[in-house]
Amino acid sequence: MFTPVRTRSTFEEALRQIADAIRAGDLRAGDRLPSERILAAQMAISRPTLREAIKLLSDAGVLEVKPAPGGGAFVRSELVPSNLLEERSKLRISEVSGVLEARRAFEPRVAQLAGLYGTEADFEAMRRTIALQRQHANDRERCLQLDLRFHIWIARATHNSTIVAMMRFLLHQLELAWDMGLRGGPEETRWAIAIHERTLAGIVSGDPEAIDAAMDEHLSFLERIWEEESGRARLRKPPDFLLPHAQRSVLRSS
Amino acid sequence: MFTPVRTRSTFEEALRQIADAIRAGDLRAGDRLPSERILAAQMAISRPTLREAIKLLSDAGVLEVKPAPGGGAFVRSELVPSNLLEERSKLRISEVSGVLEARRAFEPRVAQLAGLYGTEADFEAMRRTIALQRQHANDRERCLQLDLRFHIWIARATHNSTIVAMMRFLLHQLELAWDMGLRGGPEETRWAIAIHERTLAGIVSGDPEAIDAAMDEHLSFLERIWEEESGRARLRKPPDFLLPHAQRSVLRSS
DNA sequence: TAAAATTTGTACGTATGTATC
DNA sequence: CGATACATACGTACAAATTTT
Repeated sequence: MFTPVRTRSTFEEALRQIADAIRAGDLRAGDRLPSERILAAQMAISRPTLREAIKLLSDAGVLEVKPAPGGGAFVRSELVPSNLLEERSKLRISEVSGVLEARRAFEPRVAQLAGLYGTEADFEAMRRTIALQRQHANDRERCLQLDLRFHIWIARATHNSTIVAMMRFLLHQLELAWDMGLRGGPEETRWAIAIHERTLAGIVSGDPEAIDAAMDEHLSFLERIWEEESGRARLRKPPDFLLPHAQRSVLRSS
Repeated sequence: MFTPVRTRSTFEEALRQIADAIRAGDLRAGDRLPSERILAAQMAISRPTLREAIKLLSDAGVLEVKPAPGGGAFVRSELVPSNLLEERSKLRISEVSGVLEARRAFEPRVAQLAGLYGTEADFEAMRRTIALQRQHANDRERCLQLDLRFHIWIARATHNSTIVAMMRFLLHQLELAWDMGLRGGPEETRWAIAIHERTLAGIVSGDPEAIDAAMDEHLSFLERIWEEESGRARLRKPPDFLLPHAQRSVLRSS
């Protein structure tokens, strides 16, 4: 009933915010962070505390700091070593399939809302993400990060902050699931890129059924990988009401 | 891009865990908490720190501590004063409608999964919650708490921890929305109870379409209240793909 | 060339909260 | 329950570095 409390210190929280901004693509390589005093004010923390976060990111090669007018902290690498974020929480094997089920329940609607309310700027960000993914198709870690970024952008395209927050949580769980072995090889990576393109095309078209179909392909893909790679942890079969209409009832073959 | 970091101290986190257990109904009035040493061990904190949390809850009349063999901390009141949880985060008016939209996107599927995987124990907990709600129909604060508890149980009935966590977040946002004026009078309270009964009946029956219809009634109800009470903050009209099939396309009348 | 402006770097005292005994 | 020890965060002041003027 009660679980270990884990409090994060202030500088860890500041570090997480900066790292998240980089991983989500809000800060790109070469970008300059606000000056320490301004950033500390925005985060409502003291400058020494902020400096502790910056120092760790700097030591890890994520940031580079130059003391000079026009200087400051610059993004050097968009890859944030995972040991900096020390995820205390682990997922149990049996919970991985639950993450996929939760995506089934949530993400198709989110994508449909993205098709309804997304702007050209949102779509352009998704296109850029896919392009980067194709560019780094052989760097698996990078591709996983870009996959998260793509899905965050789907949520952002809804222009609904609650949905964005829920999606961030869901993708965070998914990241933990990846650490448990849910990951494909380069073959799967190329396939994932193609699926992203179809998903985006559906969202841009705004056709809810096309979006549903693309998301179904996306999620079926992940479910298949998880079943193959883990074997033992069997998945609850997605029920009819979580599938696109075209695939429901007797038509289901898989 | 960056937001104020807010760290919670250890005893605040412990207090939140205890308060959440009470509000969710896992600890009922009269129940006895584990002994301080055991509870501190479960939470992986020191005993004095745990005592600080207990003292605040005791001073607020939520717990009663009896120093005796066989004594301990007992739940005295299931109503936790909100000033103990000091919610720093506020919702902007424009974000309230987003919370309802997120519920539209998520909760109907969750309820359908609850119908598929829920056990008799889950249904019984929901029945008890509704009974309590009818019993305290005139105590609005109490009713709101029981409303949250009912929806948490829907999520729990899915037996999917990721979904439970997402629903907790969503309901937390909803709680903030209530503080912004989304609340009805006693008339609405009775109506809400009736809707809960229909929702539960749908879940117990396991019929996805019945569940969808009940949830739609539930959410339409909230949307109407919000439109009436706030007036200015207009709601994005729920798109067709977030409605039950029976109500889609030309058939929509509201 | 030199001074000024801007930004990081360093140090210390204090307050608060947590863990240990 | 109290007292002590320790870690973390804060505020402030000043030093150092480098570009701009």
